[in-house]
Amino acid sequence: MPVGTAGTVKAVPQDILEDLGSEKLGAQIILGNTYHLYLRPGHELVRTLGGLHKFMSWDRALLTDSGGFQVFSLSELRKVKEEGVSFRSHLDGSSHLFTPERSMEIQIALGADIVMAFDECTEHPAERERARASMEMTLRWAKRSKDYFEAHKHETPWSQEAARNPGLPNTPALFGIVQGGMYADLRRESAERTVELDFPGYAIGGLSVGESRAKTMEMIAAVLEILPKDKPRYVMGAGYPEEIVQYAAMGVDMMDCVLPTRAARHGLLFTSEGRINIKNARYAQDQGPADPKCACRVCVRYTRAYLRHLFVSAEPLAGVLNTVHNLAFYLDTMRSVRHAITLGDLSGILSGSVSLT
RNA sequence: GUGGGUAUAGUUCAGUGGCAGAACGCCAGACUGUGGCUCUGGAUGUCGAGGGUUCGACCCCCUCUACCCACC
Repeated sequence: MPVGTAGTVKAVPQDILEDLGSEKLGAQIILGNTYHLYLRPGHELVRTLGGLHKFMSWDRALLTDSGGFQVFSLSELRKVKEEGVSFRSHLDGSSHLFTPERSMEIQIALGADIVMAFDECTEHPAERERARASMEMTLRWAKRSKDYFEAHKHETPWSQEAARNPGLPNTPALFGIVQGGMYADLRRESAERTVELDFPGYAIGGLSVGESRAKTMEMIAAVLEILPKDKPRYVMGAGYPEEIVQYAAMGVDMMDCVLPTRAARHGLLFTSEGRINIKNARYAQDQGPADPKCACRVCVRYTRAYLRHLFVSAEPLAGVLNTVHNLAFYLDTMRSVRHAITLGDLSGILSGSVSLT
């Protein structure tokens, strides 16, 4: 899932998102962000304008993050209490309070298809007791999120219209989030107790926050033993191309990451030959495509030399083309994974003997 | 022609009689539920040329050269 924090997957127009990758299937779902859209332009304004889908002209699926991660990443500006999180806006310093109820209200107003429970992303490293306390609060917040959500889930900007079509859902889905720091038993307990609350999908949060890759895998494996296989299982914030393939092979269904988009704007391209830094002088006269095995709209049309020139010149098109390629590479990677799953054999992709594109 | 000024990193410029500096550029690296085209690191010098003073000169003195400004 490409990340589109502020109502846009940075640098990429929606019509290109819909037509991305070698088979032109495009992105099926993107993320939006509660914290950012609440601060600007404001969730009530978005509701007034018909909801986030209509506002940004995106009629495929939308998932909104609950604001829990921003509470973590903007830590200098926040204060966590049982009721919720008070924080100061990074835009103008104004004071705000996020509670599970408030997060649900905002996500419903935005009109997301998948709403995330309001959680606390435990910092790393965290002592065991700290991780447990944080996990317990996330569980209490999950219950409050669900209670508010169930009472208000028909209040999205699109619920009324959707109700006229019996073939489609007329409410969003609320996903619970597993926490527990880097302690496998806490993770398992968090998963069990989150499943008891009965959500239609489950996320594993608080990973890729500085721990080793082996530790990340250990936590995911522990949690996947508990989470029901017939519900979507979502690892939040992952990852590098090799990572998401591994997680998918372990049984993870959904992932999101800013890496393909942010790294693209910083000149880093993901290719079948590994990562390349397009600003490197060695590409100044390179007439080949960013990735010789990629059939995306950027690779069929532009040379590395041109992409480097655009980047070095700080042309806005550099960020656009780099992002389009990186997202196409990620989507093609996952397309290969789905294809391999259909064939019943992921070993080729995992061993690297089959091209990820 | 006369008077004044300038000359230091690729560029624009600081600088002090005692280890040669900044910014930008250049070269690389980083980026994991996105505040921030961001962050981190590295390389680079006949201090215009020649002579003098001094223990020691990029710095003070003299000459030359180049460029800039004003005036004729």
